[in-house]
Amino acid sequence: MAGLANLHTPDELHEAFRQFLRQRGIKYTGARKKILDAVLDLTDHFEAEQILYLLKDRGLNVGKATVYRTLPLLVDSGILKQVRFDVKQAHYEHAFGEGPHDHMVCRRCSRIVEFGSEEVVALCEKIARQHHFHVISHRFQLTGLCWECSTQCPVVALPPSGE
Amino acid sequence: MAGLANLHTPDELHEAFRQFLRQRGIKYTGARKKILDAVLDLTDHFEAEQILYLLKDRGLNVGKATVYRTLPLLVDSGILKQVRFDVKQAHYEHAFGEGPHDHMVCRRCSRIVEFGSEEVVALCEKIARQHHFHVISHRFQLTGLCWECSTQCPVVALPPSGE
DNA sequence: ATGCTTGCAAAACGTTTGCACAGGG
DNA sequence: CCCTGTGCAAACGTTTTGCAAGCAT
Repeated sequence: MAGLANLHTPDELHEAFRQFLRQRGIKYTGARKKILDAVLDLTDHFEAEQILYLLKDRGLNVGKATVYRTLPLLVDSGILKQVRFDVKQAHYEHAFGEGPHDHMVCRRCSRIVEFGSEEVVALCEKIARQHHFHVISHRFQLTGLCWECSTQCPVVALPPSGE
Repeated sequence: MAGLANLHTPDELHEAFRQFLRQRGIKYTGARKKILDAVLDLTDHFEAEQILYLLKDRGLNVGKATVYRTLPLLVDSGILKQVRFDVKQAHYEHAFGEGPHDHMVCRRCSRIVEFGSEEVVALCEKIARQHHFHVISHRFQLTGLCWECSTQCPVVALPPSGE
């Protein structure tokens, strides 16, 4: 489920995925291999369609539905993490290697800055304790202006929504 | 834009909305009045369709498009706040009265527990300072098991994403 | 050989847009 | 009265599902 922090190579991750599927009685098929390969070659935050494009570029014929059906498996296996920004489509990022982190999204240039979450995790635990809640995961996102954009013009001209 | 913390009654909020619209050169129409009335009668976290249902129940004929076109106005006016959980559709909550807060979502029973965000805001500022980021808003959400559900069975049986 | 898995197409879903008509300032 | 706002329906983009055929175990 988790604990892929020490696995880095494609081979190790394919093997981990295969074992995850097997212990669930799910097959490690060609399409799923191709999708995992594509996913490992993508960086940062990508969406389902980018996987499709990459597969098409490689001349691999994998259906859109198969990609959408495989993504939850990759998330459950601990290889991917679903990240939701304030848009309708889901984004994903690698969940192996690198510790957990959170995101700041620049409202003007859409740049995404990542930052470590030790303090965030500590706060999660403190709050959870106060409310008798058992935390499984957290999501912490800052929206604002990145350094460059706020230097250019610190006035927040864009309204929160619309227009 | 903001500063509706002291307004509570429907009349005050209608007046605030009317002024907000006027200073933008937008009309305070019958449909928008009905939508605001419906929105004020809803509690907690609701989605666009719930507003439509409520209006239909009241025998008011307001189009879906009008509701979707009015929601951003209500958000910009500071009456509503858009809240995004890990689902595709947007949710909204009252933004007047009550200070800012964040949410814990129970993975098993979907209950939403709110908690104050003073510490979260402080952490936002600290992190923003470290990364030279100008924060406009934050979003902090905990996913896990609420007190009742974790009492029943603390084992996290449900996978992060379905089946 | 069996039945999970696939690709395709079509449906579903929340949201947006185009349009002719209605209604507010 | 003019121009914005409205309701309807159709379009939209993402995700899901039904199905016959394919393929891993």
